[in-house]
Amino acid sequence: MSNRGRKKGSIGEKSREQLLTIAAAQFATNGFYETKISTIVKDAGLTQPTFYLYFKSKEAIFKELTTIFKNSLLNLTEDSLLDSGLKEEMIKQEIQGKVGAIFRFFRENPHLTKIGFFLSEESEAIKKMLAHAISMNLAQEQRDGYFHQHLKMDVVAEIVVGIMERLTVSRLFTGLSDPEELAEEMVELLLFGMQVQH
Amino acid sequence: MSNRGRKKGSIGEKSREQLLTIAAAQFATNGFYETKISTIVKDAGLTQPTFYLYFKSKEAIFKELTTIFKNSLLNLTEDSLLDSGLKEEMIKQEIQGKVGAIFRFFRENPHLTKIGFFLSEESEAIKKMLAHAISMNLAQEQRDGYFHQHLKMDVVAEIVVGIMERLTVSRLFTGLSDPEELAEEMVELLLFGMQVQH
Amino acid sequence: MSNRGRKKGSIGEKSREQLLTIAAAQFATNGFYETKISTIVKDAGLTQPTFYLYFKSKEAIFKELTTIFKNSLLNLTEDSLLDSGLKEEMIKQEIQGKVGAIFRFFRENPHLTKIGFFLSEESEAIKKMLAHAISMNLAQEQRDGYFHQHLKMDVVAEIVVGIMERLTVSRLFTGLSDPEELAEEMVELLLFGMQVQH
Amino acid sequence: MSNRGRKKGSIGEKSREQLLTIAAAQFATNGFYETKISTIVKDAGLTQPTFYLYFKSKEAIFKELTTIFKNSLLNLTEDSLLDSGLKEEMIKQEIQGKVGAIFRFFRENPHLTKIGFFLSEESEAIKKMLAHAISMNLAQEQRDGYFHQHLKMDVVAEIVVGIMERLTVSRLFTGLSDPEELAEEMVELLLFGMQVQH
DNA sequence: TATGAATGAGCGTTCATTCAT
DNA sequence: CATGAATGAACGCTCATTCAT
Repeated sequence: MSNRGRKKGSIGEKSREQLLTIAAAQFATNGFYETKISTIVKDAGLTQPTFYLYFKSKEAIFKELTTIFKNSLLNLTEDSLLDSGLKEEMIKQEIQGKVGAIFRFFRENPHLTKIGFFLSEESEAIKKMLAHAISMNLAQEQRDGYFHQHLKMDVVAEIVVGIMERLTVSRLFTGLSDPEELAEEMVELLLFGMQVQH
Repeated sequence: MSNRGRKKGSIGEKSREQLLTIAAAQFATNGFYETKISTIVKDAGLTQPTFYLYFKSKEAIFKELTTIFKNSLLNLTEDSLLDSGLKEEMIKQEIQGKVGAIFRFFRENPHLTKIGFFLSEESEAIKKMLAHAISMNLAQEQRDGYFHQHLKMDVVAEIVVGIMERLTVSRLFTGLSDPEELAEEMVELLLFGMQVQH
Repeated sequence: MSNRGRKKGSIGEKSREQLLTIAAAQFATNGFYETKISTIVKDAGLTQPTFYLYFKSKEAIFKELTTIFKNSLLNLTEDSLLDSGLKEEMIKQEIQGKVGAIFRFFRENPHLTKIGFFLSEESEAIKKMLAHAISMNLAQEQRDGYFHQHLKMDVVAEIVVGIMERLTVSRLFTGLSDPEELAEEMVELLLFGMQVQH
Repeated sequence: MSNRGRKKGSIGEKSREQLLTIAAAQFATNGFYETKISTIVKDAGLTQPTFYLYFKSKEAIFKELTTIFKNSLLNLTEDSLLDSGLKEEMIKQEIQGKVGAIFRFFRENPHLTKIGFFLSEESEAIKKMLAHAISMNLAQEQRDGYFHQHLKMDVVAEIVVGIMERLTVSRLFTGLSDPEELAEEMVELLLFGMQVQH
């Protein structure tokens, strides 16, 4: 992506990576507008023109970070259809595993997540993308008879995404819960509901 | 809030209200930084110095809008504890009603909602506040035996907020669903879960 | 032209005129690129943002100056067709008068002339425009039998413009000749030629 | 000129020539300021530091191109005094030949001509130089009785230069006329004038 | 003979805010 | 209650030029 033929390990590539990392941190912490190119390069021990050696503009580096996040998330959600014919007890485990993987990715990449999931103008589109992948999965399982027929899986998928984004901010990034806990609590609730059945 | 002795209905008060309304629309549409004082006053048929007659700064008017949203939401969630001793079948109705009321408020105040729930630096605090109110309610009902004992109600409350924010953006503001539908789908899912019980 | 409703004589209009005048001088002296907004406003006793109160950009003020020159020149060349049926001896007087008027305009507006005739990207178009007006005139007189039939008047018109631009720079702006002299020398040569006829 | 001992045909000399040619094209097309060193070297398949191996600065290469033009033009106008004692009919042929040679040179070197005759800060001086050479010639012929005594040959020389520069831009570079046509039209007009003599 | 990497110096432009009236 | 006019303080970006290899 606009690598201009530089090789991995070259000093230029190092500067570029550094700028990306520092920019991610600053964008995540201060937002797009309060992040200044001057601060990014200062943190990298470089000067302003050098920034423009590697990125076309402030918008461009932000967009590149967004794209990195989007692609990583895409990789995580690909090939994730459940096998048909699972035993009922296994469904929870399966779903929980996938949800946990996403939470883990978020915790390991908090800056990218903040950018791609919350700050970018593409955030809505990215969430839509995630919701769509989830929706495909759930619909299959619904056809397989695991889930109630009356549920609208596109809405349920949005609900799932909403839960994940909120828990990520309020419990994951704060360190109050870890990915596995959150996955378990969330899936438990979604599968079996809150209400005691008499 | 900083009304400086102006009377309702006075011409100054009209300008002030106008500025608030126009600013809300612009902030909601373009975000804080892409909203320019120059544009707000132009839309209001006023000049820039006039703006500073009514508001201390750009931050101040934004904060005022945030506060309006927060207080309205606070009013909605006050006095909302469920009565103990409800019949099981009524719980769903009760909760659905409250959730529906919030969705209705969001739909009727989309600009304020965008600002207070999504754009403001206070947004997190406001969601925390809402989650807390919900948590109080749910905990009471849990103590009353309606909900499973193993559920951590603070986490559940965050989940509820997460669902509401996502559905608001993806289905309510887009016109795909109306408040009652959303309330029903969401509460149904939360109370009874997705999985068919054999 | 982007006057924003300011009235003549208002203080804002004064600032605007001042900026135009100073900018014209600087552009004429240093060219477009070596002219700095910072210098223009300093000369006007103003600050940089003020410049943008009156002009959209550096390009815009330059273009405005070009347009002023073009329109003035257009006014000079309008309604300038010679009357048919002039006595032969009068033709020289007539043409000389018109040429002299243009030289006078150039001498009185050296900065604008430098910009519109030499520095602007529109300069070629402006000269074309002038050449066209001249060509129309000469062609008429040719039809009236005053000028040799074999002359291509579009080429002759370009020749006339070339003479004027060069004499303007080398003799008019240097003070070596005055408009009337130049007009006389130029017209004399063009009408009767250099060569002694035996 | 600053050849630093490089031999013709050496690889360095090839790069240098290439840079000169490409720079000439870009300067002629885009002007001095809109021509970027980065673009020149990219077109030459080289890098920026290499440029400074051959030229001290952007100004330096531009000046070198100007000088090349000036010297070529100088060669053209040297030893060009007309012989005294020409037959009247031959004068036109002689002058036309010289003027045609200059037009031919301009057409064959359009980039250099644009630079040296129109873009360079030396352009005025170069035109002055050309005008002077022409003036010398004309004065001699005037003394020989070929031209009217009342003509000021320094002014006439400027007129000749003005005609040439305008026709070069408007008719030669556009392909509307060729050097011989232009020379003929121009000299015919200058020698015999426009007006029909009754 | 060449380049990968970097920078000094500067410029146009924007915008929230204020002063004087 | 309102405005015409102005500005302080930045910020993104560009480009010719150079250092080290």
